[in-house]
Amino acid sequence: MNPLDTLRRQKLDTDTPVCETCGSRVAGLCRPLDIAALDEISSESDQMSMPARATVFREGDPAGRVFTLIDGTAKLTRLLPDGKQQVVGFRYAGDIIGYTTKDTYPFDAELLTDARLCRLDRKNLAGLLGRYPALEHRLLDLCVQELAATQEQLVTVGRRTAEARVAAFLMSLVAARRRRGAVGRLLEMPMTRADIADFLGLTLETVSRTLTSFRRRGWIREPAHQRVELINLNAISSLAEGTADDAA
Amino acid sequence: MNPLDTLRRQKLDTDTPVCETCGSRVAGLCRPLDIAALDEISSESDQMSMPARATVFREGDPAGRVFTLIDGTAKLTRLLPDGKQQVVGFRYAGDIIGYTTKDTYPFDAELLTDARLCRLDRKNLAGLLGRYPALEHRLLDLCVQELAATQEQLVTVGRRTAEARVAAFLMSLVAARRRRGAVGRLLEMPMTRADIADFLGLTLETVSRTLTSFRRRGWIREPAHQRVELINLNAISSLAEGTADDAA
DNA sequence: CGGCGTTTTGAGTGCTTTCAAGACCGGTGG
DNA sequence: CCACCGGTCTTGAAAGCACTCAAAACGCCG
Repeated sequence: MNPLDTLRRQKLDTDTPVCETCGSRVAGLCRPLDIAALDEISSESDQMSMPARATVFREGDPAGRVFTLIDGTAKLTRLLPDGKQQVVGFRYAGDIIGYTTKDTYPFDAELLTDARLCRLDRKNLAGLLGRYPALEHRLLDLCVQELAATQEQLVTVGRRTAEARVAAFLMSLVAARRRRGAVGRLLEMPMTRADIADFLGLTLETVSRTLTSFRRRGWIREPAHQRVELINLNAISSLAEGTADDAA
Repeated sequence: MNPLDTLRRQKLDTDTPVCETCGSRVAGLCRPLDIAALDEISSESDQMSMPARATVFREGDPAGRVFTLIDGTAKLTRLLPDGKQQVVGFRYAGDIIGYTTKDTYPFDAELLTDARLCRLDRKNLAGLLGRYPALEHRLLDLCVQELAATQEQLVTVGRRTAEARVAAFLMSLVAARRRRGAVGRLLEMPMTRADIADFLGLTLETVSRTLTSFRRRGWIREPAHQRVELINLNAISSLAEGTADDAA
């Protein structure tokens, strides 16, 4: 992780006022707001807890609310007519879920773990957007980032082998964890093989076989349920990049 | 096409002032601007022509400019280390190309046809964004749309058979042409089999075979180079949706 | 301990790719 | 006018990678 980022994060934590709804970590929507705005957003939003497997909202529901994931992991999915599902992304603590300019949500959001969410009504958000232009800029920035990530995923799904896709997925877990400020090789992985498969455009059997193969090569370990340790990060990384060096 | 849309379009064409750089059609960035803003944007932007196969910008180039495609078609691609390319999208007349909140462009933009572009310096855009908040909202809206389209593409590439992907691509051509206000079954298709393949995560041979197969079934015709006529739109549509009814 | 969901593993199939060659088309120059 | 050329498209045959179907192992929880 870029040391500058760590510094900036710490600076934020001490200098910036705290969104009372979201709790101590200033993330999600609140990041660019000043004290007045935070007061306002705190009074208009509220916190909720939901259990694993709960559905936050469904594709097609009226998009009346925006959520910030305070804690936990969610998957975003689109359903196909034939019953298959495509996972379009995973969301982690600090991420915003369900913001759209349309009238309805474009995908399902389902929790993979118990989670806490910060909930804000769309009309309140609209008011805030009018009063705090920085917020709109923040949303645009997030949207651009999300677009880049989805395009990246498109490349992964469209042009890479099963092994490269799974490797890329593991690297994306590392990246997501870094964004949350943690480092190290031991990762939470709350998604099932089926979830991963639906994300990567593979079958769950292929994902299982590939992870087993990584394990046999000594690249990863799974010390507990829903935990992975990346032992040979180089090998995984170069496989993900397409630089198939078979790095020892 | 929704008749309401047509109405709204016509209303726009008569009521809205014209961006002098972009020409008579009010599209791209200019749509939400008032007369003062249009004056400003006209004086700060300029029009350029480029031939087919020209590169507008490359992935990694400093993102110093934003373009509106006045005329013509472009493809946006990301290059993989192994030399393969993934087409992340096509852009048509009226679309914006190259807007990002990052410092560098996230993909290559290459013209498929001779084209005219409206060019605007990023710093000028930043100024406009400050003065005209509606513009930022417009950009956000475009970004959300683009994100939805990319997720749609992810579903197509990740979970569908070759035939369904090609069918979905043909339907996307129809949709794109509708956005530009035209209707009918005869479409421009300026992309090569290889371009289509790189968009759909297939090989050019598979795309060719699939189109040939559609032709033999009487679903499409190709009356001229880079033109397709969709004869059995129902069949193509339901194949694209996954509703494989084999509709006669 | 039994039950259920998840994961692993195996065997066989099939869709798409790969490799290869020929056809087609438009443009160019003799 | 026509032959040639390069690029694009089509078609064929064979191979491969991931899928499908199937069953057993595992691990969690009541």
